[in-house]
Amino acid sequence: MNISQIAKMAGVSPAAVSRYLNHGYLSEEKKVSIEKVIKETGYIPSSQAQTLRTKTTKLIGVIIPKIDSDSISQVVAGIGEVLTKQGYQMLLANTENQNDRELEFLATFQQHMVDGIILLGTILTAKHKAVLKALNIPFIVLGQACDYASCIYHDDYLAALTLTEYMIEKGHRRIGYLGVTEKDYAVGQLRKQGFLDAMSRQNLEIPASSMRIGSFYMENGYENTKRLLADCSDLDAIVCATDTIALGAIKYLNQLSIKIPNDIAIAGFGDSRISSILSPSLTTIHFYYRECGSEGAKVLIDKIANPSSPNKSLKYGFELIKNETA
Amino acid sequence: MNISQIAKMAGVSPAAVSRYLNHGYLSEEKKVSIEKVIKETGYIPSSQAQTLRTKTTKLIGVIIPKIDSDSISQVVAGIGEVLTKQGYQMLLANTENQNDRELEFLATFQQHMVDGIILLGTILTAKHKAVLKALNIPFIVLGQACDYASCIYHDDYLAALTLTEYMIEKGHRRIGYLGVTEKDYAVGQLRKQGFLDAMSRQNLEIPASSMRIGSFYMENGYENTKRLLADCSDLDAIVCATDTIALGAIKYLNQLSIKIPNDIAIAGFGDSRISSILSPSLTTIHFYYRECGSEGAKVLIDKIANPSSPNKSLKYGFELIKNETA
DNA sequence: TTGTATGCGTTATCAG
DNA sequence: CTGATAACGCATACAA
Repeated sequence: MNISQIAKMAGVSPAAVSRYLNHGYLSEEKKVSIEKVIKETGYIPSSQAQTLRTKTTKLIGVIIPKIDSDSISQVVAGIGEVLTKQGYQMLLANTENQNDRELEFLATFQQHMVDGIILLGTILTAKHKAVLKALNIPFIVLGQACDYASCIYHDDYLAALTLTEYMIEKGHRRIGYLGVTEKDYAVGQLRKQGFLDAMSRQNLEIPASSMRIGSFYMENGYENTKRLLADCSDLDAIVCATDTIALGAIKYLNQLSIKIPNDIAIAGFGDSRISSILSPSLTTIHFYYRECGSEGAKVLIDKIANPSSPNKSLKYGFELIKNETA
Repeated sequence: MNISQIAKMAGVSPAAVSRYLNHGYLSEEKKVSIEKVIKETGYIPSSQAQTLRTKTTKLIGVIIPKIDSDSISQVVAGIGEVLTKQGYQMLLANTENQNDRELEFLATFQQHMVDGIILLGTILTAKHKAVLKALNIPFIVLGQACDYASCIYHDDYLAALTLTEYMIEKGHRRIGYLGVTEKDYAVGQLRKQGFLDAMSRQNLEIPASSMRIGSFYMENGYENTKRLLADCSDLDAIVCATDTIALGAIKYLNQLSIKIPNDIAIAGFGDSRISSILSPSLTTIHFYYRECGSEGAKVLIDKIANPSSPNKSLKYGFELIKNETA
């Protein structure tokens, strides 16, 4: 079913139907007859053909490193909410933490002529920058500061600083750290730096063996806690770069019947839904993930409507959730 | 950049470039020169124009009720994995539990000419059936049995029966139930029926006030546990239709310092990642969510390749996870 | 093996 | 206000 057939059935020209669908520059009489035919046939215009003419797809490409993650799925939910409301559809690409796949997905996004792109929790390399700029499609970065695009992110540094200071305030002195790769600037570097700075402000020592770097998975929290304690058996607290890692740590400590927080205190980042249900409940940092997603979608849509508008850089605050593990 | 420009730059006809991109019915010499130009320009063919000719988009529409859910995001991960591998892209539509939105999304899927559709965790109404059949696009249902399409689902009934029998075996007798709407056949009806049948086999009473129906959210588990205990203060166990609901129940019991499982035992469904970390760890049912997603994607792709192939109905088993809350 | 011409379904231009 | 027509970028039938 195409526009000409509808036109024929309604006794008008294809152009008239197109006008009905778009501007509506049409006599009432024809409007009625076209409307009737469209209702009867259930006709839906082909977006491909529309794109061919208008160069707009109402498609937004979203790249994420992992979908089954508490924080990321919240961001995606926020994005989706706004996109749907604004008549856009989301093309979701999950790299499963394989950073190099992003460039492939960027190519398919270009092929599908997405109107805009959202990069989420990405490690931004020089290659990314080159490819993205060449793409000539509006894009926005979420969860990471970026100087060549609009971005929305969290105050990872201050959050880590605040959380660590809180731990110290609680009386902990020999605090270990479980982080992630420094290639991830926000989660890998800034959180670690916040931790380090809080410690050194209080002149607390940080032996190299009390810090470990690993993946975003729970297994990492488990395994690296094991190693951490093998090397530094006298730790009285561990700060984990994400809640998921903290869960792994807790799992290991539980298995060894090490009491939390009395023997060892634990803290994470992200305020995942379970943090408050755990017992003891997890001390953590609340970030505004859903808001980050919805605001990001809005900023991108603005950018699409007005491509020459200046880049924005929005930093969300956080909230220290003082629960029971620390 | 389009195919004609590439052709001109390579000193060949547009058709030659098209052939290079597709069949490759081409002399080596031209192949080389075209390849060179494409590499230099970074040319990527427009999928819209291709679709206009070929009627295929390599797009799969996926409808889900909620993305920030442990089980659903796992299914989506499974779907995405296979889709990517097979050169498809995922168009994700999140209804946020507003069932009526599905029909809207179905329309936009049609507009975008998706090659196939995956319906996940959906309440299938007569209207759905009518719309889906009229769509004339291959589709598959996940998480729910369906007699007019291929579907992949879990043995919800036997899982509930087994879980409840296990609870009884553990010595519990006055068991309450927190369920979800019966419109959801798999989660609402089958799990409840499994519970009821296990109880009646042992001639255990189920006063109406010991059962509650609510939403899929944790708040439901919290609030309905409160009401349940107000009405039936002598319960010694509660079976919850999902882990998320169980978490809400646990949260409430913890606040009242009611000991789990000694005072009241708890069980859920889904084996979400945290179930093993909770202490006491959550007794639950493991379903094969990720497999359901990846297998579903495969079945759909087969159906697209061979539309006249018969419908399949695949039921996955489950595993009883005997943890500490029951 | 190659190129020309046509049509996919739509929208925009332009003449009426 | 309306309709004919060209153009969007590509793949394919057909002719060469």
